[in-house]
Amino acid sequence: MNYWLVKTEPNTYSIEDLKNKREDVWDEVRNHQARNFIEKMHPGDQVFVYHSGKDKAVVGVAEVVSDPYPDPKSAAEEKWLAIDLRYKNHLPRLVTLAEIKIDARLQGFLLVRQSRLSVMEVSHAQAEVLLELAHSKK
DNA sequence: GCCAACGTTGGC
DNA sequence: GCCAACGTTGGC
Repeated sequence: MNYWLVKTEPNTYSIEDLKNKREDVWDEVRNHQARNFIEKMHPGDQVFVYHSGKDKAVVGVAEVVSDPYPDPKSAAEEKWLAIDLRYKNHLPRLVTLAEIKIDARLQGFLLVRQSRLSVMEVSHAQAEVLLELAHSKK
């Protein structure tokens, strides 16, 4: 089982939308590095959901429920990939980008190092820190 | 509203 | 194949 993080702009699509649908396709990712991460996803993998824009925080967790498949919103020859996600839960407390940035244990986190990347892998160590922060009182 | 980072496009 | 111009993302 591996951990990932996906970004979304909540005005366009938020974790509430995913929660209401229960399950949804995560598509329209048009970046090669992000595509390469999607390619490595498997059912059962855990996905942190991050809200960009106003929130700038990790807000919840979803689960991968399909293998990667051709993005239905792209031409077949373009080889973009999509995945199906199922809403799992909101974090007990959201973990802000500001907190992540000042935590020494998260220095190498791609979320900080590559601000424009929309799908990324999260190491088990990083996932542990995120979950610990989410369960701690501020 | 501005700007840094980064990807894409097109002229040469 | 290089690089300037331009567009987009996303933080500040």
